[in-house]
Amino acid sequence: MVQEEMRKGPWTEQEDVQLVFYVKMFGDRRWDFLAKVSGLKRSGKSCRLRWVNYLNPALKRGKMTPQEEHLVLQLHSKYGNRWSKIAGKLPGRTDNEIKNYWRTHVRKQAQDEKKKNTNKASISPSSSNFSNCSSSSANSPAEDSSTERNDCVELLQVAGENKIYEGDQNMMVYSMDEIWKEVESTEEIKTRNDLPVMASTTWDYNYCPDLLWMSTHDHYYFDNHQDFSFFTG
DNA sequence: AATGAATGCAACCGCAGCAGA
DNA sequence: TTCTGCTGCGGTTGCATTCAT
Repeated sequence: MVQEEMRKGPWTEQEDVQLVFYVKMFGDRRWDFLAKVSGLKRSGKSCRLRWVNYLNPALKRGKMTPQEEHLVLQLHSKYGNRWSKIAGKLPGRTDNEIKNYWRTHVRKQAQDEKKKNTNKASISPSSSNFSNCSSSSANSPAEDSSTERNDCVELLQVAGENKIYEGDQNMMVYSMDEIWKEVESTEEIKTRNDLPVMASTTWDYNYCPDLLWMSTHDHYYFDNHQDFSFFTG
């Protein structure tokens, strides 16, 4: 039997819209099923990943704030590489995002250490912010969700922020309802073969989420100055 | 201005855990 | 109880962009 070939690589705008549409219809579970009924030539896994890491309107965009960075460091020392756990404490951030951030951070740290060591070759290895993190990561303590939440609030307060997330006004996130309304209004999505297929979609969505809904066919353009709600946790 | 290196991020892969048959 | 399929997680890779020379 010839199995239908799965698409891989970057998602196109049309695929995104299609996925959002079907997630609205069937919910963000049953990804295999969703992948099939949507007609997307993607695996359920791939659909889930795209949704979780990118399309989910609850996601924040843009650079991590210093408060978030601080929190990541603290949480990593508590949980180790359990990124999903850490992400759970950072509303609007994904495990992938945090993982990437951490890698970058550790890399920088390593480079700094290297520089230091080349400058002062005789100095013993310093205890970096992270030196104790990995050691404590192996055995995560028993967890009580309410105390964990309090921990996070504390950490953010320590970092100089009193609210979990109301912060950065630039970090706007669309409400799912708004997006879905628009998707609904484009009823025959599956038949929209006239949409241009973008060669790459990864580009500016990161920094300009409204572009997700903007195409040369401004059918998908959302005016972000209208009704979109900010993410308030 | 050109180009090579560094960085950031999206996406894939493999595995483990869980739930339902 | 065992099997099977699905979901979620962590690690890794590859590509696009940015930076430095």
